[in-house]
Amino acid sequence: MEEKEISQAVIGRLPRYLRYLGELKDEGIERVSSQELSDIMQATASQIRQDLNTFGGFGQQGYGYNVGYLYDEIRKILGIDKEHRLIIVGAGHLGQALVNYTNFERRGFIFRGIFDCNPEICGEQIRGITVRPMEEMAGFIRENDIDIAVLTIPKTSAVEVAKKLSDCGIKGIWNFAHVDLPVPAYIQVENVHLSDSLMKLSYNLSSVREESEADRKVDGNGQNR
Amino acid sequence: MEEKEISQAVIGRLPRYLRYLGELKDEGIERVSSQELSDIMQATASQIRQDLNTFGGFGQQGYGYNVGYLYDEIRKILGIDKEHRLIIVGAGHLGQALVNYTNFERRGFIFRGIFDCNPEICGEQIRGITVRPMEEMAGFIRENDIDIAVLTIPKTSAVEVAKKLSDCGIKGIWNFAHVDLPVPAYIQVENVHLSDSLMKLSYNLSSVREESEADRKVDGNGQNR
DNA sequence: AAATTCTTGTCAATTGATTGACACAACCCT
DNA sequence: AGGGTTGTGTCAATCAATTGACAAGAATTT
Repeated sequence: MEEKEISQAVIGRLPRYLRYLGELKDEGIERVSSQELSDIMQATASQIRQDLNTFGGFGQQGYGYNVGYLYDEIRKILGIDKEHRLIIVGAGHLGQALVNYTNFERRGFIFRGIFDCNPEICGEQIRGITVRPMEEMAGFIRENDIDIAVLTIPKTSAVEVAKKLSDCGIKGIWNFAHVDLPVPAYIQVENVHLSDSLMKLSYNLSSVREESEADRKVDGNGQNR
Repeated sequence: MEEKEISQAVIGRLPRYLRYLGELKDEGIERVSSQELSDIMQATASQIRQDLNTFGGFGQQGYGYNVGYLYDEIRKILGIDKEHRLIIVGAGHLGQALVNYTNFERRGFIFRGIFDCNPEICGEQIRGITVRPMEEMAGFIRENDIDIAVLTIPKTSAVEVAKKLSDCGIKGIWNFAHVDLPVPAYIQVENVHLSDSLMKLSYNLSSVREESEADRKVDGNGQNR
């Protein structure tokens, strides 16, 4: 399918390009040059051109990039032009919060089922979706052609559940549990380790340099450096 | 304070080291070599030594690293040996989920206040913490010596609130809103862009190579590559 | 229609991160 | 106490990512 391996660094920037392109589109702007994008996004124009060119020549010399076209192409590259079917495993606070966050659905990530090991909450509805017992999970995944399982369970049971998930043919796991999941390499795992993120913030707080205290200038950019 | 800039790549790995060291500690293991750590963590021994050595010589030749000592030192480096005081801005599902997630408190991140612009839910209690109106936020931050604000509000109001926060002397922002925050460089921002993460997963799903389908071997590692 | 400007795609240079190799210090066993 | 072993700290080499530079194609102006 692919020729050369594309670095995760590039992939990681695509959603951000998509976000800014979406904003330009909403403003009715039809064309944009790498230089203009670079100004609003706080990235080098060279990097933008390099990144986009990894996937093909989307631009045109003397013109730049067509916003709408580029937007659609990046969506295709990311595979979000098609729907994804997800289940939540773990109906705790976080699991419920994710189900209630409608933006995912708008981007084509559809929650189809919710599973929990606590029999007391099984049968309850969250945003119209019934909470089911874990025993029904394997069958549900196969019958409903589920792509992605969202793991919002404590680390203690996460490894065991991940094993179960890989046995019944899940393709990807969005892992909020604070463990590394030992799954076969053909299953994609995307970790969201919230406490790791918070610790990084903590480090950066304590290591604020004097120099930066001195010349207090606006950065204009919010992403990780 | 610091001599040479330490790369975010290194910082990003420290929480993971800490996690594995904590597990070793719980198992009662007192010493570990970079080689042993490398085996369980799926990283090269060289990288582990290089990373740790960035902050000083924690190990000893012929012995390895003392698990407890190294654990404490990494905690100090990350600045999580001291308490941090946080507020949540945005008492929606996600904000509530974070408040209810007790693991943060166990690591020294203490939620002190919750703020929301919706007057209807102001006055309510979430895990013993009263939801207050946004007008009280600036005063509260100063009076309670708040370090970190957690932004769990829609992107539409995030930039405005971030401005407010930087005006009243917040040091760090843990940003769950889907925008880049234009704050002064001396304010640390750590972004958790959930939909970006989900899009990365989507990409990796669609780009699974045939080769990896072929030789289905266990990776043993769950983190991003 | 020619001249000028714009702006990509791409190659080369640089910068940064990871891995490998090894000298030497500390440990452990006899 | 001495010799073999272990395993760090560190330097060098490799590998990867980012930035800079520019030729050439397309658009726009005159």
